[in-house]
Amino acid sequence: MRVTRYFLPTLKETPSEAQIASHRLMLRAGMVHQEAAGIYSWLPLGFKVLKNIEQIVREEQNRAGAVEMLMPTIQPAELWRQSDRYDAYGKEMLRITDRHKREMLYGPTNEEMLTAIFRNFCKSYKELPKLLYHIQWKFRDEVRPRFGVMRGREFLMKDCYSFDIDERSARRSYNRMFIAYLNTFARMGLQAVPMRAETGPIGGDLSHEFIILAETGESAVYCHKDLVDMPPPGLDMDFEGDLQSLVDERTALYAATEDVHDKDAFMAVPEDKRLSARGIEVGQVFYFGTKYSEAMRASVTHPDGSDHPVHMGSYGVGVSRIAGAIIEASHDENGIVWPLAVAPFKMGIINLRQGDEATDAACERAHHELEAAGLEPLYDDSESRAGAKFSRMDLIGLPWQLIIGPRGLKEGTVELKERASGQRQSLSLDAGLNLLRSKCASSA
RNA sequence: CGGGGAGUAGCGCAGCCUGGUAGCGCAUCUGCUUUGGGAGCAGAGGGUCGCAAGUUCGAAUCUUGUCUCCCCGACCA
Repeated sequence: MRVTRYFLPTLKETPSEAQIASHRLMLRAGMVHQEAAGIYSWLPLGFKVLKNIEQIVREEQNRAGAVEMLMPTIQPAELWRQSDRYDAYGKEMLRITDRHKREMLYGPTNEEMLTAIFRNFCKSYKELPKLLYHIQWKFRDEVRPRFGVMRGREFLMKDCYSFDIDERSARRSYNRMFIAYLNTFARMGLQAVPMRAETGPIGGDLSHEFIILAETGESAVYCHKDLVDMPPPGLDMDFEGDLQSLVDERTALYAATEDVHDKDAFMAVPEDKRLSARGIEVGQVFYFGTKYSEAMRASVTHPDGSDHPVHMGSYGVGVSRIAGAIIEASHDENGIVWPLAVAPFKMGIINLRQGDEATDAACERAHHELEAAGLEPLYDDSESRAGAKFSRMDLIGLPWQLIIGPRGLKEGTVELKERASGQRQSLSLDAGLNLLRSKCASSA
């Protein structure tokens, strides 16, 4: 992609409304544009990141055995009356009346809707277990949206719902999601720590939040340091097998969010292992039993002929929020530092002297060959000065920069810069292209 | 929802107290010179000062109302 063809409205100065790093950088890098408090347009660069995150989430959901579908953003109020949450949800629910004066709402979550779908089609224990998810925009009319996309009112969320015959089976579904989440966040370059969490308005008795440690995190968290370094379970996991021991490993050590923090238990952690920090929640898993299935009469017939409400859980990942969370966890004074897996482009090509015949030719070749290799370079072919190009490329945080100018070409070299470390090396164009091909080839 | 702050050019801001035909930096456009970390010079375009009433000969400026945005807290993916 050529910069001159792309839409990349970067800003030199930070709009005054942005306070935290991720919000400032997303605005400056031309990723998003605010339309109203907590509501954003995703400009091309931000949209690419969002899609990359979404795709990783999707792949790991599928790997864990969940099945994708899509439910609407607008829901009828009637559904929510059945679970008794229509009034309970309060002003955070955006209520809408259609032309026939029917009460509707912009969905803040989908427990009711999917429970209703399930009960409509599934009547027997033979249909169980089921794991269904979708990735859809939600709306919660927060009193005070802030931190850019990290706490927006409209947000993209993956929500998965499990249906099982009993609690024992439901816990297996819970474990699947638990493990899938660790892999999901690891693939995005995030170290997410599962922490015991309050179950909130959804109810239930078993819940973990997946937390990214960051100074600007919205809540205080407390955990055993060893959890932070624990490697992800790995993509070759057998999700049909018993995952309990893996989950136990990750839940044995102390880890809790503010709301459920137990000071005594925390003090029992050896002092040099106590970590008290701030965190950003990027996912949460719940088991809530028969809360909705009972209220909404979603039952299945068991082998003995009796009917019982299904046991359910729900599992959310804040897809749009993660874009901000990754930046919080990965930036420096010059801008964003994208992990390769979610980067909007894996590399940038900087033409230091637009109009110089040899430089243009080398850039064109690099652009063409990298595109042919399926690596999606962003080629800065603009007329900007070198300094402006460097700054902009650093700002948008592409993992690699291939820097090509007349000075180097005279010596037969180009420069390859790694954004994260800042390390540069001079090498021939061919060597540079080969190195990029090997570094970026597999994004999985 | 309690407390605070702000709306003036695409972005960042000054002007407001003490009313008199709107300004600075960046960005944009033109030309020339530059060209390896956000260039220099010269010129140009762009704003019914959030909106609505009111006071006044005259309102960005004073008064009232209203909308929006931001910050702290409470609440939340």
